[in-house]
Amino acid sequence: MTKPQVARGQAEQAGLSRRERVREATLTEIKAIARRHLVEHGPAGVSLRAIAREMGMTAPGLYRYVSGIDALLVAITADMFDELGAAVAAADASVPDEDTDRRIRTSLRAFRAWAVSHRSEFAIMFGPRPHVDPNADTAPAIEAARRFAATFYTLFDRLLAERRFVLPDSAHVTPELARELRSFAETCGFSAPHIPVEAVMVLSSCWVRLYGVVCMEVFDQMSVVMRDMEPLFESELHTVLTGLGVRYEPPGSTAPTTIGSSD
Amino acid sequence: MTKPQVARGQAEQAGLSRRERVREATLTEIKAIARRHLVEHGPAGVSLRAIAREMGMTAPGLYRYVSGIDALLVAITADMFDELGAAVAAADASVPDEDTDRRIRTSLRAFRAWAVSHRSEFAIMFGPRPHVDPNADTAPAIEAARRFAATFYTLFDRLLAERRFVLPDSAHVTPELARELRSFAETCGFSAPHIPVEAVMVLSSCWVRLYGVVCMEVFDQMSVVMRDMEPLFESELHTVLTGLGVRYEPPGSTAPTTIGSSD
DNA sequence: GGCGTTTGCTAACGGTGTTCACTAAAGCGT
DNA sequence: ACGCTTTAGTGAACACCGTTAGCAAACGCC
Repeated sequence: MTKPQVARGQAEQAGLSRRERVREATLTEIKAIARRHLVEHGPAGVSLRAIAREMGMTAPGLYRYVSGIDALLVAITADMFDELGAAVAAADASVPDEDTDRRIRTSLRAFRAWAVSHRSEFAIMFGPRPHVDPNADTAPAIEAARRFAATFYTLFDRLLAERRFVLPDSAHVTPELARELRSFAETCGFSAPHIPVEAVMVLSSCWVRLYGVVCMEVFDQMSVVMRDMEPLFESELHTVLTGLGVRYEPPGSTAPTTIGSSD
Repeated sequence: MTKPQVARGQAEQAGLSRRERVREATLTEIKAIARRHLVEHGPAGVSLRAIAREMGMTAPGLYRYVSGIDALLVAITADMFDELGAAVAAADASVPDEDTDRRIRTSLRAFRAWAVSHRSEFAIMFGPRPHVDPNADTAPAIEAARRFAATFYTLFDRLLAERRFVLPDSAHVTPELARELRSFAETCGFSAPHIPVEAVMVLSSCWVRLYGVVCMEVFDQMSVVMRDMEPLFESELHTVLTGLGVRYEPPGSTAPTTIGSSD
């Protein structure tokens, strides 16, 4: 049992022994190369042997760092969720705090922009999970996904607090749906203590629409029939935002929300 | 060059020589086994060697029937689109011709039902296309997909002809969107000669929503947070149909549309 | 019956994930 | 500074995979 957390040579960041630092570094390199192979050759193009080859070592050596190819995929998936979250957060932070509407527009557009410019990554993160054996540890990716989702919960919470839109008639929420929505709200730990199920329904519905367009675009579902999917995304964004009481402005617009133009 | 299309022993279906018949049969068997492996072991579990093993032959022998694993996947994808189309059509045909509303509800629910009970298939059909090399011949699958889509075009066309809903304000259709929508209408060959772009927009929007919910469910996107996705699907279906001027009824309902109950 | 076409096989090449036994080196305590 | 322990990495091996080339047998038509 080694415990070198006090005596160290020079100033090292975050109480890590030299060994731990170089270990961390190679793990980072592994993930970086895996990531590059993912975007260059698709999900099937990520192989331990190819990564090892590129690093100047042999495949079994990688097992000191990763428990297998599946775990590696899970690890980089978690990283990608964090990266997507950071991209959205950066977009959000790039506009003045008080301009809520523009912040929301910018954040949602950042989501799509990241998705279309990181198609392979998006496919792994939001696409089908190929038959995953039950004992696989997907916790890191799920946790990262939860963190990412929280970004949008926060934005939505603000709209809710500002009473931007009227909640739908509760008669439209069947008991079964209410049960699922409550489960949703509880499991993902909404910040608001007692959020009405109608609000969760609105959030779900909006998310379904945006998720739908982006998936259609990234998965190349309409490529035979449509060349550019941005207009359709903008159209969906328009109706979603309008329904949420958020002002819509076309992408290039720099006009602040308070100064109205034509709708 | 053999041309036995006149003289044949007994009554054979559809002018096929014996050789062609047995050939067709083995191809069918190959696809059937591939399909089973797909549902049982996921997309990655489909391998020529395994299929050959199960058929009592060797992998290279399969190359007499299929030009490679990719082509095999494309072939069964085409079959699956036809099968999905047949399932939807069967559901549509199971309700009286004149009850348009119920036919539409039933068809859309059949789509979801098929998707959730054929997750692996759905993932290949509607999920991300992994880096496909340009010279791959995906035409059969695309053609089958087009046939499937036509099913819904027909249903939508009827609603349009019956003027069930008012078209959205054309001011909401940007020129860019209009261009893409026109391309959509032309490429997929709508039956109506000159369909307004606003109608295509409504169709796209509806499809995006339903595609979105079903993808979220089949891709297991919310499984951490929601156990049953049917209520959310029904909720989306409700708002989509209502916006389309189609009466919504909950799944079990056998009441004909003309007799109204509470909304 | 002869003969060309079709079918399927074996062998082989190059690629993959993964396990195991093993060496060499690095780190640490004394 | 030495010795022991922990760790990083290797090589060989196993069991798979897709794909190609060459060859032998079966089939079906004339």
